[in-house]
Amino acid sequence: MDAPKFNYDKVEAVQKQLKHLQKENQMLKLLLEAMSEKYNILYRIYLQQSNLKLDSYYEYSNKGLNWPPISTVMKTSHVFVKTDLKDNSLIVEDGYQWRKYGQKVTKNNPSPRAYFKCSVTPACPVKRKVQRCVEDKSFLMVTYEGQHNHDVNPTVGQSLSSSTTLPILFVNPLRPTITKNYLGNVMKNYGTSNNVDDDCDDDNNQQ
DNA sequence: CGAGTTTGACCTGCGC
DNA sequence: GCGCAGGTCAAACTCG
Repeated sequence: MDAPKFNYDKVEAVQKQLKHLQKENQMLKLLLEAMSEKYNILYRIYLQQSNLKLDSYYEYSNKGLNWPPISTVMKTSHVFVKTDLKDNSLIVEDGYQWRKYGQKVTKNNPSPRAYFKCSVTPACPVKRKVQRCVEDKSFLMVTYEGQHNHDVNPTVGQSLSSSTTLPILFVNPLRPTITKNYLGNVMKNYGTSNNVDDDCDDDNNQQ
């Protein structure tokens, strides 16, 4: 019976094509999302810088620090930091001094989540959570909560300029989940090599 | 000895 | 009300 087989092959071909288009659509969606988020970040920084006193801005510039400080951009923000996969520590240098007050293994991620409080001043309400990204363990997902009521710790801030943990990626706080493709595309845009692309290739090979 | 880390216990919010 | 998961506390420990 050739006719049923022909139909089956045709359906299979269409299904493959559909799957391929879906993948392509997903990739474009992620690219658009990454570009949109980068635009939002730059626009936010531009607005902040426009409203700031120049002397304060120059103070940070002279120290070789990014302006505004990472943790003050959003009240609750998610940041992905590229780290060495062999480095099991959950330490992220961001210009502030942090005191670890807890660690917990969460349900959906085998890597432990570390809890930190800002210790530059006792009254600073800022907390952060650091956990390895479940989809790409070479990234640390850092969640900042609150706003600092003090400047960056000068001694730590200076060492930050030579830190190797950058680049840092801001992520929409309303949608903190991240995919391999997203990371791969963003890192390409940042001109940084990483093993995410290999994972993306694996995904593509399944087509 | 002080500051920071570790880790088990405890608290709290939420879904069933 | 109960159980689970996330978040916090605090005593013990480590390190400079």
